[in-house]
Amino acid sequence: MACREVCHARVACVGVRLVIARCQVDYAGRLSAHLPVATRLIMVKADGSVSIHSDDRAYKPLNWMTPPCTLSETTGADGGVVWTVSAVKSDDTLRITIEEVLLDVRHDLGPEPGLVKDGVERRLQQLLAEHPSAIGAGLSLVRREYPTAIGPVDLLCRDPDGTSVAVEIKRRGDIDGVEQLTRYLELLNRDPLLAPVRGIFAAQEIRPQARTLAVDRGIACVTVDYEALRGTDDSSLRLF
Amino acid sequence: MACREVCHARVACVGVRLVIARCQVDYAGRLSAHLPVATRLIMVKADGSVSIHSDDRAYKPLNWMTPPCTLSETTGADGGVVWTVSAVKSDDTLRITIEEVLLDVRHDLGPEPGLVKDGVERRLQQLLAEHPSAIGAGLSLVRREYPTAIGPVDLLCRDPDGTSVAVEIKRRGDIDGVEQLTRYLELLNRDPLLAPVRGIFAAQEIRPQARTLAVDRGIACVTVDYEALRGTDDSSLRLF
DNA sequence: CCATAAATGTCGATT
DNA sequence: AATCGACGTTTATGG
Repeated sequence: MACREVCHARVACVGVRLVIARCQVDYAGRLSAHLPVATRLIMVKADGSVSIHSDDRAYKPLNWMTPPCTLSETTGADGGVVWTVSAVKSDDTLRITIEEVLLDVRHDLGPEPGLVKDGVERRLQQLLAEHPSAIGAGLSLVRREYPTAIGPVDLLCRDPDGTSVAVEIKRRGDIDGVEQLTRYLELLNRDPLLAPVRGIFAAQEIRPQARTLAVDRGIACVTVDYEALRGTDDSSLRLF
Repeated sequence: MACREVCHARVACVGVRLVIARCQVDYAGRLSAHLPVATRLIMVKADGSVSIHSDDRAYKPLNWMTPPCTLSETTGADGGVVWTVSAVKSDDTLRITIEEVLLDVRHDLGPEPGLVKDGVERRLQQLLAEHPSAIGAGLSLVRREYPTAIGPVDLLCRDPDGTSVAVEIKRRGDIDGVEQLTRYLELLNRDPLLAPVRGIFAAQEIRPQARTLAVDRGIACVTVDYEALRGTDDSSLRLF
């Protein structure tokens, strides 16, 4: 009589586990996806996430499961191993059928001190809020993140005439940003206490089509030199 | 006299190379980012891409470089090793200063047969094209993917009065989708044979801000139950 | 925890 | 090369 014993094991992982194996993968959830048998890298992280990599898609895996999720390993009598990764909050499942394991290593990475970033949009907005004249001569800040029904405007300013100016700030100025500012302007101009409100689209780099659209809508474009602005900020700290 | 010989090596990689090392990482490009010394996983793929992983953050690396890029290894006289990854099309650079290597393995994964996907939005459009009454009572389909100068409208329908209805279908209804439908409506309403055309924004889930904008523009919102619709579809296949 | 906007978004198709 | 839209987007942030 053939033995049909099946072993279930809930797998907990410390650090990173790296498995290179010939495997087949099936995902069912927000979409259905299937990977035929081939040799791939399977990465299991301490947060429980699982990702299956080929050797060519930059950092993006072929399939994955984001945390929180659980990984259980099922071994059939024929020695076939199936990993089933299940999302905790939905019924998404990732099934990895392993034919042959070529590498299986674990390593504890210890604590991650964390990533430090500089040059993101938030910082640009902060710098421009402190130096609104870098956007336009004589501009003064009324309020940062000025609220509207469809979200906050990055900066609301006033020019020397007392006219209201709405400023949308992007790292990269794309058409989307112009559309966004257009929506804000339409709403703000309904407010008789503010109207008329003109718009300025400020970005480190403005795409040609975005500039064309902005100009067509009477929105001014300003390209901002982040490094110079940061320099201006630094110089304001100098003693002279 | 101290030896200051420096060795440069252009590193080519077949398959995947996995290195676990105590390292420091600095990225300079579209932004600046810095990672203090800690133990991390460095993955180098055959396409030249490099990614640095901690043991959380799902599949997204802390730092990375997308192909095309080149990796060169510099060894100083003190034994310190620095990997410099440079983008080919820009001056983005990733510098990995390696203090200690805990693992260094390579493995050729061979060819990837490729991923097969079956998406939800496509299927949702197909189901709604077959059952337009799920969008609105008495609605009938004129054409799926109705062409305009700026791309096809998901569905063009007619209501019982004979009025044209443009339908934009999304899995998640966001402001972008409302903008998209607005552009289509503006174009369609220029066609005297179709005008007036009203719009319906149909999605599995519609974000509050998107709903606000849609209503403000006279666009109706319909949330669609994908599972129920799939059930409806199944029942249409039954023999009775 | 939900909602929203940014992201070194990535990725693919199309112009 | 630039643009546009989708993504199983993921991630961070504010209410």
